[in-house]
Amino acid sequence: MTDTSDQREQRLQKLTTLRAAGVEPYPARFSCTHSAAEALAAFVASEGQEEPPVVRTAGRLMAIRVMGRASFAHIMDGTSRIQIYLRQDEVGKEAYRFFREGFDLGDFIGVEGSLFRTRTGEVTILVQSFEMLAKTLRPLPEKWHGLTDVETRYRQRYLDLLVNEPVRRTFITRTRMVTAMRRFLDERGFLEVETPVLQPVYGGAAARPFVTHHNVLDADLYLRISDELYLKRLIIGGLDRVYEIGRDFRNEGISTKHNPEFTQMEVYQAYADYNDMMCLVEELWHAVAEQVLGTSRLTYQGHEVNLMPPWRRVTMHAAILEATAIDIEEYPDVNSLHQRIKELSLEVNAKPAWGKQVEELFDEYVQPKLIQPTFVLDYPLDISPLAKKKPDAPRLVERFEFFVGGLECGNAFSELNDPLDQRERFEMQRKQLQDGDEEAHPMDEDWIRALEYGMPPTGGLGFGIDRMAMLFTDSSSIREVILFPTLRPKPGR
RNA sequence: GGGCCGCUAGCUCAACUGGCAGAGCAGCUGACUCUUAAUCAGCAGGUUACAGGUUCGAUUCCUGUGCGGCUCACCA
Repeated sequence: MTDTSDQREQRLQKLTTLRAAGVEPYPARFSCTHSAAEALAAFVASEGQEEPPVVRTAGRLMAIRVMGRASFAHIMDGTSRIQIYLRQDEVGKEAYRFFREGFDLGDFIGVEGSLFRTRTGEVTILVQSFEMLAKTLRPLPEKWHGLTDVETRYRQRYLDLLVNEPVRRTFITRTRMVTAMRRFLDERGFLEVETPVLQPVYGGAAARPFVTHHNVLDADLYLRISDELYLKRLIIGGLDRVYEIGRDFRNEGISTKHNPEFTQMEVYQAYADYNDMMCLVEELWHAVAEQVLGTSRLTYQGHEVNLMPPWRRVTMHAAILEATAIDIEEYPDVNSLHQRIKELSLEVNAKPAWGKQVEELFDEYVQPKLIQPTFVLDYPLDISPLAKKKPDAPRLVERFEFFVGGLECGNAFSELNDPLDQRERFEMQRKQLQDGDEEAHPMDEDWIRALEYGMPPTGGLGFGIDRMAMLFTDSSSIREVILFPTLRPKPGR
């Protein structure tokens, strides 16, 4: 009848034929009594009884096997896959023809029928009646190999989710992680809040921002690079325990570990310091792992990682000493440190400031080795403009980052609450900005004013949900845990 | 931004040293009332990412462009 080779054309033609015959291919509703999973469970529960359960359920046709006047097919909904069995002598000649000629793989079907077990043991619906719920115009990816083309998987994630089961599991795991985190924090009296994404001054991290413009206000606004300064305003306002899970935006390079928009969890707790934040991190990660994975051990890229507290704690000073034999305290300025690096012919990029150079040494020689969960403590002051000084070490601040599976996962400090010190730090950053550091923290007078009203001693913490999801799902690329990762827009359709 | 690799039918992949662009699944026609990667017989399906160049002849070699992957740089 139809001799066109294009599958979309063929399906469009079927659609027209159906409409001409009075069949609406996109009806408004179909009421189900059971999901696929519920139907399967209902049958198991009823086994041994006389009457098999009758169910109305619906799903997408994922496989069809026609054998003359009887057909098997599998339908899939969000809960499971279930087999259906259509017989001409059960549904009638006309209806059976409609099934064979009107339906294609991928179409949605609603069925009603009784459950039984086939000879091979599969619980199946013997269909008494059925109807089309939605016609598909494009063929689905292939049933054995699924969809492997990475670009198509990201650009058309719906196809990836549809045919690649592990992908579905990954994103379900991610959502469960976030749910478990909320529960953990809520139970401890933390209040979930929402702060602005559009900010007149960006801050709270070192990164270049996205800029946008509000037409009516005729004002440039920045997409936030972190939530920090607004959450700390809430601490000033007397909300002693707050957290936010939200999207941050950084106008930087894209890699397997960086997406321009990513999700961060930030937590602030009054009357706490960075030691308390370490306990919070290890307890939270452990609880989430137990809840979501059912264990505190996970495998990441071939490494076994144990999240059971307590985690290892090491100062940045000790970690670098161990890895490079450099005692950074003996080289307290950038020139002598450069000199020492040269003497040892270490392969690290030269950085303009002491703190950045220390960090570079750390990134190069220490971080990749941090497979088991590790807190690295006491960072250089000049790269930490929002953290409180260490009382006994004026070049350092009470700050830690933590690492799992070699990934940098999060950052925390005893928050700087001295408004005069904060102003000095911003002035330092201003100099770095003038020296061409595009990621230096901008001066924020409104933040200093808030601090002058008084902020209690506070511990603050931020960590990347995406990186955590990578670890929990053993994904090597951040794009595997972001439903729609940022890609270059493709010209045309 | 640099380097390396990839782009062939709707999907997954072949095509030797430059010599007729092919298979499986999906599709179409037919057979088949317990199949499950159903089976059997037949048919159709291509701007080889795009634009140039070399050549009698280019999927193949060269140049450029686009998109993607990995990686380096960058990124607390």
